[in-house]
Amino acid sequence: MSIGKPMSTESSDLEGQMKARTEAAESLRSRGVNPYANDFRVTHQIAELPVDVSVMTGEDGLTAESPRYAIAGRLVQVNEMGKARFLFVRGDRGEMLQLYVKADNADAFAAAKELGLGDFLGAEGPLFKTRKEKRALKCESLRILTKSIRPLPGKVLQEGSDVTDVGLLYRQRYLDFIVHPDKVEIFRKRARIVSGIRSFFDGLGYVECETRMLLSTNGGAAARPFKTHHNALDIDLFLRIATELDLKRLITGGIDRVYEIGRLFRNEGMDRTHNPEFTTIEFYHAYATYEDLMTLTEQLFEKLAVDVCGSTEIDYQGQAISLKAPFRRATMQELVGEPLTGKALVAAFEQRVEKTLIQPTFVTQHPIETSPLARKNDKDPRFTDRFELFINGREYANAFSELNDPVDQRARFASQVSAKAGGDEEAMDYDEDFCRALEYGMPPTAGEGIGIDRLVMLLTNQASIRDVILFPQMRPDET
RNA sequence: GGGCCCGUAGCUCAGCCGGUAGAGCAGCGGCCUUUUAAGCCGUUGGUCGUGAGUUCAAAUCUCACCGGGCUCACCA
Repeated sequence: MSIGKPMSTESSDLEGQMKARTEAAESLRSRGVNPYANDFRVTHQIAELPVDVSVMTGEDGLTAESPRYAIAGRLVQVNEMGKARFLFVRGDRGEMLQLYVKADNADAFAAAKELGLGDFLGAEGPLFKTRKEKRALKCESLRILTKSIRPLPGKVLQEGSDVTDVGLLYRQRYLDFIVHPDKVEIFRKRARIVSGIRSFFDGLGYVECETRMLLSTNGGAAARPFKTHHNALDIDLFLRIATELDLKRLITGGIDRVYEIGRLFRNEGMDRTHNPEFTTIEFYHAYATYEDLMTLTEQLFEKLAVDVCGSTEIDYQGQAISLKAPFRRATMQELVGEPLTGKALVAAFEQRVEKTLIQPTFVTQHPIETSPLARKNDKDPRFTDRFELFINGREYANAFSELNDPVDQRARFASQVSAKAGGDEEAMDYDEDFCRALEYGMPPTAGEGIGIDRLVMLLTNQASIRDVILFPQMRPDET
């Protein structure tokens, strides 16, 4: 654990508030109350408590037989009433419980008076219905569980005083979650999406594999890598920009269906849809073609949309998107509408067509010049058996029938190397071992990569990749 | 990298045709034994992102820089 900044670097108001809270903690300690106790046992999470107020009695109706509940959570609001007070406690999913404490219970009331907003507390007692027909837990006991030394920004519950400093919220995600408990739901959905993907492929007999992140050659995609250094071997290494080549080594080794869900690192620009580290799934299927993968992709997207959104018909930032299969399929040349080839075709596609592909569209038959790992089309060797899936003008998946001809692969690598020598910083290195693997023979295979962060954005209706990555890359905080 | 916008109290903001700072909430001190994300009274807290310039005087005008956002470009 690192050493915190001394409080003297804070402004005087914050420093004053923190000093008061620190002294409050010390005061508790001096009276034998541990402000960081961990011996309180909850019987219920707040989300598990009964919610039907109509069957609850008023406070006067409570008896010794009324069920008791022991709950814990963070104090976010206090309504003081003189000799009584209501404490609003928030649980794991942002759900709230009101606690009612009266001066009659001297111990609990004294404990309540010493609590500050942001403190964690534990309380025990029965539920009742207030005069305003609201659920409340009458505290028979109440104690602090954790003292919060640093004040929460503003008043968590007050409308119109929302924290809007997005830099602060991304750097201090915990604070974001405290202030915006609904944002946690995005990440719960993300977890469902990832486990949904995993179960989809597991169910089809794929083997989940974990390949290297540190590599001595850069390849598998067109991107600039992060470099690092291994001291014991005294060699420079790259962080992987793709999982492709290692997964195809596994196909060569005889694992006919493999996938990897994992982090990739690309040393490039950042914007609404790019973060230097991001998550993909790549999967490889022996004896399949890129056309098989289009069908598979449709099934996956449909399943995830239904699981997470409840329907294949979703809204993304005001745009209605239908993830109902089948998706449109068209060759890049058809979409461009001109008999272009090579990089000119790709340039025309990116310039004129890409942004217009709102509904899911498989764009097939990419030129060989931009597809160094894809299999040539049998009828027209200027193109590859490849597709990219576009939705809302963005790329979601990239797939192809894999190039498994070692002679062809060597020629493609050689072309990449000369491109790199000519200044293309995103060109791949010549991966000799990968060529060797192909020389032993890799079965005919199709493979695909899907950007999971963008998929999560789509299915959770988030505009920025930073809203689906827990700790997005930020310039270091200098404060 | 280009364009536009923003940076004032812990948080959200006002003040910006120049005269060295305000509000709400939070905090602190009081009052109130069923409140609604309470109410009432009082109160602490800011070298106004940093630096330079113009001026008798700068939060306010000018320039540079730093940080952030949006947008365009680049980018598989």
